[in-house]
Amino acid sequence: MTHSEEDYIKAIYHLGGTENKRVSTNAIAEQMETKASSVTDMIRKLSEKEYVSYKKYQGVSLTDNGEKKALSIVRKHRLWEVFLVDKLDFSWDEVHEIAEQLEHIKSEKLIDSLDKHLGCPKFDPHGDPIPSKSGELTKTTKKLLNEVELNQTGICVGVKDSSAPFLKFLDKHGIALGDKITVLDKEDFDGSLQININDKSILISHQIASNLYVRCD
Amino acid sequence: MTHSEEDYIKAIYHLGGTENKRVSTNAIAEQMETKASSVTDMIRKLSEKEYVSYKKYQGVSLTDNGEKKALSIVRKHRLWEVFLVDKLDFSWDEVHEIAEQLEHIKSEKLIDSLDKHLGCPKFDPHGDPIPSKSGELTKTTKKLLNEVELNQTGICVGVKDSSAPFLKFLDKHGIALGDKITVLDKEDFDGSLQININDKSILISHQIASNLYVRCD
DNA sequence: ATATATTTTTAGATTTGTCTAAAAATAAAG
DNA sequence: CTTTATTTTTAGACAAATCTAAAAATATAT
Repeated sequence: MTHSEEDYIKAIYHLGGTENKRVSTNAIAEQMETKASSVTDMIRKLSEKEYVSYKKYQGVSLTDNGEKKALSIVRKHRLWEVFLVDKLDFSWDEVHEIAEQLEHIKSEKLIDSLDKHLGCPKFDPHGDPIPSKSGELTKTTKKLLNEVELNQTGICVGVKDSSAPFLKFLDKHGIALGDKITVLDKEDFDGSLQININDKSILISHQIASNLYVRCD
Repeated sequence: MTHSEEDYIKAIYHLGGTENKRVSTNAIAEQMETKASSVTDMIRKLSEKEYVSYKKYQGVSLTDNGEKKALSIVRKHRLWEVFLVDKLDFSWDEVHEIAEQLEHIKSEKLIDSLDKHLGCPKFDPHGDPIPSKSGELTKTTKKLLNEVELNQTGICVGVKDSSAPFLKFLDKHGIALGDKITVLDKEDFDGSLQININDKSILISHQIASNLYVRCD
C-alpha cells in the first residue's frame, strides 16, 4: 500500500466515511488539499483494491478492510504522538506534522514494541483514543468543559482555540494538559464555572470553558 | 529533497564517492539494485542541484553540499538504529531495514531531541560512528578481532558472518555485543587467540576471531 | 418542470522515477 | 593500433500521482 493511498484512506476515515456513511469527492479533495479529479482517480484504484466501496457520483465509504487499514494508520499516528510528547518532550501542539510522516513507517514489530515502550497508552496527547492492535476504539467522548455536568470530573486533553493568547492564559492560571478538573458550580448568569484544579478552586469564564476539551471516562 | 534522491546520495557516500574519488554509474546501480540508465538520469538531477559533480562517462563524486547531506542522512539512520536497540529492545541485526525508512523523516528538532534522549551516542549498534550534527565523524577503525594487537582491548561491535550457527556459538560462549575483549595471547601455530572477556579467559579459533568486529578507541 | 448552479467525472497533459533496447564512448586484448 | 568487450548514455515507453479544462450527472431554485 502506497504512502498516498494511505493518506486517502485516512482522510476518508476522518470524514466519517465508514459504516454506510458515504463521503463526497469534494470533501476528500478539500481535506487533502488536492483537486476533485485526482480524488476520483485514486478512489478508482482504492475501489479496485477493495478498500472502499464506490459508486459513480455517489461518493465512497470504507469497506471493512479499508476501515481496518485506517484504524491501523490512526493507531500508528497516535502512538508516535505519545512518543514525541512523553519521550522527546515535544509539546502536544507540535507533533502532528511529524506523526504524519512517522505513521507511514512499515513494521509491525516496531509498532508493537513502541506500544509496549510507551506503556500501552489508551489516549494520545490530544485526548483522542488510540485504536488497539485489533482495531478496537475506546469510545469516550471528549467534550468542551462547559458541557461537563455539575460535580463531574474530567481530564484536560486539549484546546479548541490554540492561539498564543489563550495558551498564555492557561499557562498563567496553571491549567495544563493532563490536569484533573472538577466542575464545582455553574453560574446561570454568565455561564462562568467554578472549578477545582490542582487542589485549588478557581472561577473561569464561559469563553474559557468553551475552548477547553476534557475527557470524562 | 526527495526520498529517492536521498537514497542515491547515501549510496554514493557509502561507495566512497567523496574527497575527489569518483564512483561509477554501474557501482551505484548495483548498490541500489536498479539499472544503470536510471542512475544516469538521477545523477543528472543531483548534478543540477549541485549535490554531486558529474562528468559524462567519468562517474560522480559528492560536492561539499552533497557530503553534508549524506552525513545528515547517515546520522539519522544510525541514531534510529540506537533507538531501536536501546529503547525498543530490537537486536542489532534487525534494525537496518526499519532505520532505512526512518532516516527519511524530516524534522531537525526530532533528530536533536532523539539524540539527547539517547544520550548523544557516538556509535551505532554495529559499532559505526554517528556523525555529529555539524557533520563530524569520530574516526575510529572497526577491525576484525584477529587483527587486534597483543594486550590491546576492544569492544565487540559486530560480526562479519551473521549466520545462525555463528551467532549461536557466540551466545553459547557468552560473547555478546558491547563486551570488552582483551587479546592475551596469539598462537602462531593455528592463529587461535587467548582472550579475556567478562573476567574469564577463553581460547577461540582463528575462524571465530576473523568473523568478530571490535572497536579499539 | 425547466433553467441554472454545483458536483463529479473524463480526457489529455505533466512530473518523477523507473525500465528496455539501441547507440556512443571508453577500456581491454590481441 | 585495430578489434572486441564493457560501460555509460540516449531515446522512447511506462506507471503513479497529479493537474487543467471540458463534459456529464446531480442538485437547486424559481
